[in-house]
Amino acid sequence: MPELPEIETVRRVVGPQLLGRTVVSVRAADNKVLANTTPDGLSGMLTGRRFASMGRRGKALVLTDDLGGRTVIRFGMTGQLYVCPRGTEEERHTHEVFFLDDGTELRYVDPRRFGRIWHFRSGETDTSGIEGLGIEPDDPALDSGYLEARIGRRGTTVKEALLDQSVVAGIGNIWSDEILFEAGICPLTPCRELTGEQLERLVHAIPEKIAFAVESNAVSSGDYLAGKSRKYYDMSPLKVYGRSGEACPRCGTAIVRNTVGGRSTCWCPMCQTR
DNA sequence: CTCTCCACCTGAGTGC
DNA sequence: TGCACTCAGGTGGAGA
Repeated sequence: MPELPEIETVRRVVGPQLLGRTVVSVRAADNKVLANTTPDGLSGMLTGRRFASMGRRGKALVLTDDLGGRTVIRFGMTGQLYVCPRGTEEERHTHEVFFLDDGTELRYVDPRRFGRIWHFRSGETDTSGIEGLGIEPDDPALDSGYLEARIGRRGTTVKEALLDQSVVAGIGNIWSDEILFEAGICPLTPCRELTGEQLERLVHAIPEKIAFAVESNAVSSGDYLAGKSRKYYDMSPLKVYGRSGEACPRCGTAIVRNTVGGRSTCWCPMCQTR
């Protein structure tokens, strides 16, 4: 379920708890969560290793260890990664546990098991888990020319283009709706009908809303990051997502909801035009 | 190649 | 209380 802001928050909060820590042992499950390795393989690769860095690419976390091995984690809809003291009561669907040298544990929990974990040895050039991703929302290369080139001839809706990870990486269903509201664009608009001005508004709304999401989420998800909550979101910063029937914060018109590209989509029929 | 559908999973919420 | 049903923040493969 997490979009880029939640993953970035995990990186900022869990990263410092993990860096410099050495893995004492691993308890891994054999249940499809591991994408390219086995429980024994993962354990063998990480036991004795010290975590050296935690990066993020789109919605994926990339953990690097002291030998240059990489662990890539993609969270799907319900993945959770957190550090807790050893012996903390374990919740259901805890699939991977990394016991650390300071008496804490790094746990991966994922009820729906849509998430995946990859492990690559140092030097392996396989980029599974992050291949094909487009630029980051805060990349200076994100301008109207880039968007025009990547989506300008598509007949699909702008909503679907925002969800396409090969265009801009990290935008999910919630923040695509919020970005489109900010930009004043109807989610049903075919990409090829977007005006230069609309593309320009997207170029500004994408990094602005994602940065806002990172900041607002960073202060609201403490329980989630401690494994105490499944609620990723404080809904209050959201202007249209999940608010069908409520008044548009800008003009008061009732927010509408429909399925676009197979995903639940909310927008203001007055403020967001084609 | 594009587009729609659907499978992958479990849990929470709703209505009867 | 229980049961049936719908929906959920992601991804990728099948088939039209």
